[in-house]
Order: sequence, then C-alpha cells, then structure tokens
Amino acid sequence: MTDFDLKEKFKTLRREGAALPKTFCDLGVAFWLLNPDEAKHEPEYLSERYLHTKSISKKALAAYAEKRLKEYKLEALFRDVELPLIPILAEMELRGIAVDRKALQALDAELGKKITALAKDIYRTAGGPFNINSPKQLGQILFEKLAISGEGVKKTKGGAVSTNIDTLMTIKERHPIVKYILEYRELFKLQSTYVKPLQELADTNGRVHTTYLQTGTSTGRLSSQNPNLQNIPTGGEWANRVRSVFVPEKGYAFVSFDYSQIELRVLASLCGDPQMIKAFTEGADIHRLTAANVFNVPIANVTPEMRRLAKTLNFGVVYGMGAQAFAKTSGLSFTEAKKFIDEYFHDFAQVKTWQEEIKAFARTHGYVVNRNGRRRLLLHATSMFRGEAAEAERAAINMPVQGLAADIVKIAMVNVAAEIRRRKWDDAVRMLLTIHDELLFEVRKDILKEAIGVIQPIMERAYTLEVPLTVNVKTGTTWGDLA
DNA sequence: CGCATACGCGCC
DNA sequence: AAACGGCGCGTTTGCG
Repeated sequence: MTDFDLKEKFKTLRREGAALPKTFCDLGVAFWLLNPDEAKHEPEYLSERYLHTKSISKKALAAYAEKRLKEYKLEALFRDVELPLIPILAEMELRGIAVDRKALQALDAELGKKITALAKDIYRTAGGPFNINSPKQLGQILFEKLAISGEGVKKTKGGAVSTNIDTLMTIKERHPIVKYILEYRELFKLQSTYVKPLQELADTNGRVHTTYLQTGTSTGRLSSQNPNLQNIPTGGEWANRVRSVFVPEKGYAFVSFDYSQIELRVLASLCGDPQMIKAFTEGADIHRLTAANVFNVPIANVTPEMRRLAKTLNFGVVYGMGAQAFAKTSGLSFTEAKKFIDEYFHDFAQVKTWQEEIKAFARTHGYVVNRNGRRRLLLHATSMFRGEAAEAERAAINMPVQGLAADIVKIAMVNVAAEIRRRKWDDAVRMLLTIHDELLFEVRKDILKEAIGVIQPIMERAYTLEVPLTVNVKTGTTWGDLA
C-alpha cells in the first residue's frame, strides 16, 4: 500500500477490525524526510513541485521519493524507523488516555471561583473593569492609568509595552495589582488551555485521543495536537492538579520512562569532548561538572546556585544561546554572562569546535544532516541579513542534536512495540504517549515489574552513542504523582 | 461573520 | 542594539 497519511488509513482499518497491510509506503512521510521544512505534503503540491506536472501519479511520486531517499542515504531511517512508527502511532491515538471527568469538572469549578475572585481584586485595585486577557488593555491600565514605572520593561515586536511574565515579575513590587495579575494569568491559562478543552475532547469512555504529527517538525521530532498532550503542565501545585486528571484504566498503573539528559549525551557524543564523555560514562552529575569548570572550583565546592547557572548554560549551549539570552534567563549581567560562556567554551573546547564545523557545513552546503542522514535545509545560513544568518546557524547547531535524540526515541518506540507484540502483551502493556524524551505507558498491574524490566533495557540500548543512555522509570496512579 | 495576526505561555 | 532550538493553542484585535 502506497499512499499519503497512512496513519489515518490504518486507524480506519483498525476500527473496522481489518488487518493492516504487510508492506506499505507513506509518501507524505517520505517527502517530509527529503525536506522537513516543506509546509505542504499533499500530492497536488508535490507533483507540481518535484515532477513539474499537474497530473498526479502516486507511482511517479513514489519512484521519485525512492530515488531521492537513496541519494540522501535516508532509506534506513525511512524503512526502519519512520514507516514502522506509523502503525504504532495509529494504535496510540486510537487507544487514547483516560481522564477523570469528575476531577476535571471539580477542578474547572474551583478554578472558575478563583479566577472570578481574582478578577474582582484586579478590577477593584485598578479602579474599574477591563479585559484582563487583553495585553493592550492591561498595558494601558498598568502603565497609564496606574502609572506604574516602566523602567526596565521591554517592548513587544509591535512596539507596545510588554505585559508578559518577565515584565510582570520585574514590576511585581511596584504595585499590589501585579501579583493578582500573575495568579490570574496562571489559573486562566490552566482552565482555558487544559481543563476546558480536555472535557470537550474526552470521548464517551472518558479517553482523549491526541493526533501525532509525524511530518510536523523540522528536526525530526513528533508533535501532538488536538489536544496537545506534549505540553501538559508540570510542577507547581495547580499544574499538578491538572496532570493528575490523567489516570490509568482500572487494574493498570502508569509507568513513565524518560531518557536522562538525552540531548546533552548526544552533544557529548557528536563533539567527542573528553570531559563530558567521561562524566556521562561514570554517571557523574553533568551540571556539577560544568559548574566546577566554569567557576574554577573543585566539584565538592559547587553550590546549588552555581549548579543552577551551569544547568542553564548546558541547555543553552544546545540551542546556540548567546550572552544576551543567558543573562536574561540566569539573572546575570551581560558581561558576567559573556564571561561564563567564554569560560564554558574554553573548558569544553570540542563543543565550540563542533559548533563551528556544523555552522561552516551549513554555510557551504545550505543544509545540515544528523548521524542518521536526517536533514534540514538552511538556505539562510549565508544570508546577508545578520539576524537571519544567525538564526540559521543556531538551527544548524540544534538540529543534529535534537534530531538524533528524536531518532533515538523513535527507534526505542519501534523496538519496544515489537517486543510487546512478540510477548503478546498488546493489551497488558499500552504505550500511550511520547513526549520527546519520555514514553508513558499504562501497564496491567500483575506484570508491572516484568514490563519495566523489559522496556527499560530496550530503551537504553536503542542506540549506541559514545556515552551510555540511561532511562529513569517512574510509576503512579495518576500522571501527576509518578514516583 | 470568519480569518489572520499579535501576544502570551504551556511543554521538552 | 544585540531574542536560545523545537512545538500547539488560547484570547484579542483588526481586517475584508
């Protein structure tokens, strides 16, 4: 079977109780691999774009895709990872994940009361009602009507005063209304983005079914929509209440498996930095190591504050962060931030070397590839607009890292699914969600321990890097209380 | 009225 | 002066 959007077709077949084809080829996925930034993957568009004809021939498109996948050395990734993933995603989407509708209803009501009360506080303090959800109106109230000092407050792209979290935090002590706004924002966000939609989207069995977009990112990751189950709040009291509405079926427990520092391990492997490799190989705390290096202190003398900064630095490096951004997220001055970044690249020189190499590659070739041949076009790498070129360079630095991490998770999903099938655990061990570096399962309680013993090593051996992959396992009775 | 955009914010 | 990679989605606002 050769077609576009096979996942949807597989779902239909499964709903009808029909068997899935043994061999299949998804042209949408194929063309996405060839150029993941291509917005459209419909046959009409692709025929015209690549075959220069208005007539649509799946055969011709398939032949073309096959030729190009071979040329780009993407066949293995396509055949062994992306294609086998399709029926797995179809199964996950069909299965869905259960939400506790009573708990959602109660949370909705509770949030509603809190939000109403906060709105009253805000109107009273502001001297009259306005639309708190309108950044424009809020900005006028804060900086004109209440005349709060706008010192140190950034403007938005459109030129208006920003009212985002950062702004509100900096002016928090300048007026009592600000802390009401902050709390209102948090609760309104939770209610409107999560609590209300989840109730709408739950089916008659109380399960919500996300849709995974296999061709939705430029780096190789999956994305999730309608609802997006990859951005459910985590941490914080209210966020945890939201997460806790996700529950396993009766007789099952949730088990989550998350890769520890997968992107940093990938980075260490790609650049071959001896210190980083040693740290991961020995199971050391990478953020402590970084802190010890950039602060020039022994590991034992690293304070929590030093570690916190080092952690920000480590993540930032993967994204191609500059001093400005580091200063902003860390609270350091620009000069201090720059000093630490320079120190970081001095201590981890191979990271710098690798970044320069990949940037040069992007400039020379107009694209980058990761270890599995996954590619991303970056035609702006040679742009004469500095901002545009810098953006492409950051993408060049990030894609091989994020993309390889994505490959590893996908390979793990394929291998785990195969083992579940081999053991005839299809109904007992259900892969429910994939959240970039984490897989969430619901597992029948009687085989909980056994299933963990099977899944964890498969994930840890999914891919061979220069450093070990480690997977943390947690279990729980809701998604909010995994331990 | 629907639609696109700006803004803001949730996650990895 | 200088915006760190990748996403999806809510509300508001202005447009046709």
